Amino acid sequence: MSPRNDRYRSSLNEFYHLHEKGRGVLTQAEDRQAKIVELLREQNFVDIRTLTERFDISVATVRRDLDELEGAGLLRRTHGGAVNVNQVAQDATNAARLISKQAEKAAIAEVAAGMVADGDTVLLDAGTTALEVAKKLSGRSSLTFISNGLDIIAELSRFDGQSIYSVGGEYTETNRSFRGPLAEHFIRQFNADKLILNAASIDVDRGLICTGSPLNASVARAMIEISRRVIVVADHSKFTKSSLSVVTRIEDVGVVVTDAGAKSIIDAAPDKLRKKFVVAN
Amino acid sequence: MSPRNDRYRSSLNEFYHLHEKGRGVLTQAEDRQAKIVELLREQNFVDIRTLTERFDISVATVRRDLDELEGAGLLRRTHGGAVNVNQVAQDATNAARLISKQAEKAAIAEVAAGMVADGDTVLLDAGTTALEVAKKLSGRSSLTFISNGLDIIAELSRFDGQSIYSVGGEYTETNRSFRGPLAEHFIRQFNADKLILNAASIDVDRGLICTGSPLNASVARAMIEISRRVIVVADHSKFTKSSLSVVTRIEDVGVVVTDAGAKSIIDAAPDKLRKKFVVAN
DNA sequence: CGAAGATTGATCGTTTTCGATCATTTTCCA
DNA sequence: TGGAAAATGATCGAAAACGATCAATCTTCG
Repeated sequence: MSPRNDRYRSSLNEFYHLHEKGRGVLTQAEDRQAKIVELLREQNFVDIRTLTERFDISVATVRRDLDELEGAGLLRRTHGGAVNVNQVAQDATNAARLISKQAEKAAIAEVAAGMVADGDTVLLDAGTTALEVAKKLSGRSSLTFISNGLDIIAELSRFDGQSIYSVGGEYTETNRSFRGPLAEHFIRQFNADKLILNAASIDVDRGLICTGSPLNASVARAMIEISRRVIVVADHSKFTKSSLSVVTRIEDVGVVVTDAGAKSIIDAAPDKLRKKFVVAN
Repeated sequence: MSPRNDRYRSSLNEFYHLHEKGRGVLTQAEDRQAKIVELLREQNFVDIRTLTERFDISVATVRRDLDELEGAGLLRRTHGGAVNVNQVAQDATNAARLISKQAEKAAIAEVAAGMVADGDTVLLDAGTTALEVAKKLSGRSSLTFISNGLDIIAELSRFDGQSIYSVGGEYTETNRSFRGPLAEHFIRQFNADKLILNAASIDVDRGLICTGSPLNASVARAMIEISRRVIVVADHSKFTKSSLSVVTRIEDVGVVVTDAGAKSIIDAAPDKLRKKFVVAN
């Protein structure tokens, strides 16, 4: 019997080869889960039997996959299957990205969310880690939110009684955000207590926080300008990557929250930088 | 986590009480089934327990309802509930009437989408009918989109290679859009070829297009100002409602696309207005 | 008013799914 | 290469959902 259904090599793996060089290809599980989400987006519903046949795996594994995906907010379990969540269209690429390092991101988000005080105006940069922070915060009342991330706005929109401001601008597919000069101008009209800033990479040697493109960097700098305290969130994989554009110096931000995987790198940093880091877990 | 679930209910009841009374009330069962379908259109999945609680009926009745609706091709049963089916055409018995509003919106959207030319910049007002238009257009290339509707942006974001601009501003739950002075200022920086404008109600006697709140009206007027041609979309139910705020006069828009259900009302209108209407189907 | 028909609710035995546990296989590093 | 960790599969009792049947209630109309 043919164990796996590889009729089409999903563009997913290509994506990861290009952009996640550090950690290599998707695992079988991630690949499968991404396909499940993809399938759900097309058909709205899949039952467990279908999935076992399609991927030639046991019901136990299917259940585990679905539970995990539900935990990541990518679908909703039902008796005998799962349904698509229709808040916002998520594509499978993002699905896989969300799943990877889910636990670390949740831990980081918990710590970052703890730094937000009641009554704060919170500016959330687009990104999967910031999205986790949004999930932690979206229950709390008396907060005001601003974000340029489509998925973050969608997440926040699920709850009543909060002030939510979406940053306008040109939509970009890569991180599902709004950016460009219009976005920057828009941001500058606000005044935020806390900024949750996503880093694409962190270069401890040079003391820099970086992001994927100059346009993102420019938006990020506008965000920093209008915020009283800057909280950078980055899982450990960000410390061994590099990315194109410099956003700011590490010593100029309030704090960088990361996970235990970055411990060794942080310990090797000079005192001045080291005190900026907070390790979750 | 407690996502809101009660937001559709009120508008549904209003709709049915207001507009179905005259020509013979729906039976309790029909009423219930129609609501189930509407519910599914919005949230993709409902479980049986939820339905028993919402309508205060037994599981047996819920099952019978779902079986019947499945027979009519309006949904698909699952263990413990039902999921939405992305339908094509239905056989026109009891089913046609239930999905009529959906079908009419799709027909209206088809006509409105046909008025958009290649290369156009299209401004899409938030709303379910405009969302249908977005679905028709989102495949086409060489279009530029601007919208203040969260769901519309999400829909458009599913496709590559299009320019999409999201209007920034304060998020409002009622129609899941961004509005307020920031939104208006944002909109005025653009220049659009076509505007797809959602009407909450149309008062033919007074010749007015109306919407639910002054804030929405204000945003709508900004949209009108920057657009070369205004295409209003409204199903026939909008002609027998009334809503709070005036947006503009019918004679000042380019065209109003509606469905055959509004035929009699339109025919009774003075010539000057009548030529503004286009009936889909 | 009252009987026929339709709608709804309750019951019960059967089938399906769930979740937890444990054995087995695979993967990943040191 | 060997061993730990992770992923997967199998099993089984419990819980949930199903369908069918029958009784109770509501509608309709002669």
